[in-house]
Formats: sequence, structure tokens, C-alpha cells
Amino acid sequence: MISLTEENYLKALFNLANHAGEVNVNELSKQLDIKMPTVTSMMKKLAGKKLVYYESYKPLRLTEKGKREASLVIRKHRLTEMFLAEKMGFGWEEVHDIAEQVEHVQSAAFFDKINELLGFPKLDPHGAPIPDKNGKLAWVAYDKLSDCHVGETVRVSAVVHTSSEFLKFLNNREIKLGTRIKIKSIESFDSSMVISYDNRPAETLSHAVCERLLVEKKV
Amino acid sequence: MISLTEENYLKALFNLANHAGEVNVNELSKQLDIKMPTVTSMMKKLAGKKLVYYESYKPLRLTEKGKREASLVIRKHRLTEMFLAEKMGFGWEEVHDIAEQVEHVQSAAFFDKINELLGFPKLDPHGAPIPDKNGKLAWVAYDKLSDCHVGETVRVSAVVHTSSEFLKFLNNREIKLGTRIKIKSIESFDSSMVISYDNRPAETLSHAVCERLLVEKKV
DNA sequence: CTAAGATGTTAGAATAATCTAACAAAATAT
DNA sequence: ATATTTTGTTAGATTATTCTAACATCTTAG
Ligand SMILES: [Mn+2]
Ligand SMILES: [Mn+2]
Ligand SMILES: [Mn+2]
Ligand SMILES: [Mn+2]
Repeated sequence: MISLTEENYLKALFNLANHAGEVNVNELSKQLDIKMPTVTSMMKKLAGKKLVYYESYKPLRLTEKGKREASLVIRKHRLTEMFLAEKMGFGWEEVHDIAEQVEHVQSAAFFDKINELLGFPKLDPHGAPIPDKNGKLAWVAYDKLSDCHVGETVRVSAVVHTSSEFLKFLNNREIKLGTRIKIKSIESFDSSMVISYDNRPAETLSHAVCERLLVEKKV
Repeated sequence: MISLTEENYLKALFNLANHAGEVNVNELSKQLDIKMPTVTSMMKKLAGKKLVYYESYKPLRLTEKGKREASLVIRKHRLTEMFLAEKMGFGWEEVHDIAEQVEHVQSAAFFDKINELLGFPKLDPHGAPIPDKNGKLAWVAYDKLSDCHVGETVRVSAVVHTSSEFLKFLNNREIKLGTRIKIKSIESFDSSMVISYDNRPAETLSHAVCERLLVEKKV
């Protein structure tokens, strides 16, 4: 049995993993707002459960079992977010905090029903893919808007690090998934972008914003 | 802040309270499947939070604050049950176990939305009243079917101690809230009742069943 | 009214999850 | 290459929730 606390560690490990699947104790500590010694002792515990590979002073890595369990928690989280947004009428900026709690419900029937009522969605309200029942995740590689060039037209496909504040910022400008953005110019001194979309007046987006908007070029 | 564990104790205290609002340590211990010494120490803790009146060897009683907090947990439980049944398609025998977990979500917006989507229901799927936002509960005094007499026609209005098994038993016989039952005869040796309803063949219900069906006589 | 039995409390310990302080190792910057 | 900073671990303590064993009180059946 995996406790609520352990589920949160697994989820964070999965989300922080770099290309090589590695996470540092310090990063995990910051992500969870839990002190490093606590993280170290939890890692030893998860290693005992064969969910994490742990060696002193080495980066942390989820085992295959750990990846699967983490994906299943992420599945519950994203299905919940989608249900809150699509079936209950919450905004995409509201769903994360509630899903953070509901994701820990232990009832396969509950999440199966949500999945069914939603018509087996592939993506959550932030454009993130929903892992399947075996924990398999179909990762699509989007581009950051900040990596695109002047003159290109792109489609907003996902948002990263979806703080409520960032999503409200996008709401205020009516930027959502599917919005087609044309890049008018890029200020070289701060990498901010002047863009146009939806027949609205031109907007300037800071580099911080452009980095968090994931887009597709082939629209 | 009231923890998940404390919420469960409060709920059990509220549900077990007799006419005088009293609960014994032993009953509470059995209800929660937690040993008596643990219950005693938790009662001291809740007394410290002014949620329970506690005196050694005396029956336990919720304070007014305790009653309100307990009612608010029960509100979350019953709204969840109703949502699971009405909006998600779960059977009344399935909703309790899931609601037992979802009731601990801390988000007023979540339960307000559920309430709104349901159209502000007054009763849960088992006929139990849903407390209002202030924890006020409109208790209706129903009769047990077992207290009714031969020849009477009554309407099933609620079920008590809603174990999944009992509810499946009722499902098998198509007895639900609203079913109009006519009492054909009562066996004096075991108090079982022969009843008819919905143009179905006569059924015999044991005393144990009749005690758990709450009915209204004025249909 | 007393002896059992049931109920309730105290004491001491365990587990899970967290912390601070101190120390150790690794990475970085002169 | 050494000193400094950052990162990670160990040790020891704390809080929340639970348990068993032993003892105390209350209730009930002769
Ligand atoms: Mn969580
Ligand atoms: Mn999301
Ligand atoms: Mn509960
Ligand atoms: Mn109910």
C-alpha cells in the first residue's frame, strides 16, 4: 500500500525527472517544501519498497515500478482535473488544487467512471497527456513559444508549471489551448515577444510567459 | 484545523449520539474499529479543541461547536454520495465507500459546486437529510417498517445503516426510495412481514430488514 | 451486597512523517 | 589546489495516531 504522502513524493519525482530520469534531493525538497533530511529518509523508505533507486550522494531515480505507480497517481490527478473542468464547470486555473486532494482517493471504480464520463480523454485541461491504466504515458514533444521565430504562426497546445496566477494571466488575455498565435517581433534585449491572435490588439509577452507556453508549429 | 482523523471521530460521535446526545467510549471504539485507549486519548484532544465534553467515566458529548463541525463533515459526505449517484451513475450501494474518502477534501468551492449542480438537494441517496452550510440538519422522524401494522400502505423514505450488502438485497427485490409497500401479514413468531408492492409477487422480509426500512404512513 | 464481567483509563511503546543541529561530501570559485 | 558554498547525511527530537498490558471503575447477576 502506498500512502498519500508517498504518492506525493512519487509524483514529484516523476515530474522533476530530467532526460536521464534523475532528480536531486535538493530539488525534491524544494518542490515538496519538505526539508532535505526528511526527503533522504523517505527515499530510503521508498527504496525499501523498490520504488526508488537510492545511493548516498547519487541522484535519485524511480524504478520501473516507481514510474508506474507515479504515473498512476498522475493519471488520477489529470483525470480529476479534466472532470472538474469539463463536467463541473471549474476554470483551468482552479482545478489543480482540488485535484491535488482528490487524486488520493483509492477507488478504481471512481476514476474509471470519470474516465468513461469524459469519453476517455487523452489530455488534461492544461494540455498534459493522461497516462493509461498501465501507467504508460504518450509524451508529445511540443516547442516552447520562446524558441519560435518572428513570422511563425503557432497553436497553443499546453502550458507548463500551471500556477493559478499564470493561468489567470492567460485568462485575462483570452489565451487558451488552441489559440493561434502569430509572432510579430521579438525584443532582443529581454526576449519578450509581440504577438497577435484572435483579431485582438497586439500583446507583448515576457520571456517568462513565452517559456511556459508550449506550441505546435504545424497547425 | 481539523484533521481527516478528527473528522472521522466527529462524524461517528454525531451518528452514534442517542436522544440525549451521549456516546460511550466503547461504542465509538467499535464503530471506528479503534481500541478504547486510543479513543480516550483522542477525546481528550478533541476536548482541548472544545469540540467534545469529556469527563472520566462519563458518556461523551459533542459541544455545539463539535456538532456543527460534525454536521459539516456529514454534509460533505451526503452531498458527495448524491453527486456520485445522480451525476456519475453509481448505485446507492456503491456511493458510501467513495464518499468516505471524498468527504475529507478541503475546498468549499468543490462542495458548493456539487450542491449547485445537484440543484441544492435536501436528501442523500439513502433518504438521509443533508445539513445546510451552517451545519443545521432538518431531521424528519420516519417510522420503521417493523413498527407498522397489517393492512397499512406505506412509502419507503429512507434506509438505516446502509451496508452495501443490505442495499444489494433491496436492489435484488427492486425496493427503492418511494416504493409503496402494503403489509399483507406479520408472522408473530419472528416478526417477519409478508408485503406486496409494484404488482410483484408477495415478498417476505425478516425483522432485521423491516427495522432498517424507514417509511411514511401518509403517502 | 458482593463477585464477575464490562467498560474506561493510564502507562509505555510503536510507526509515520516531520523538524533542527551538526557533520560530511561534492561542486564551485578563487 | 585550496577555500568556500552547496548539497546531502546522520543523529536526535517532535507530533499525530495507534497499539498492548495493566489497572481502575462501573454495572450486573446472583
Ligand atoms: Mn496530492
Ligand atoms: Mn494539469
Ligand atoms: Mn472518512
Ligand atoms: Mn448516505
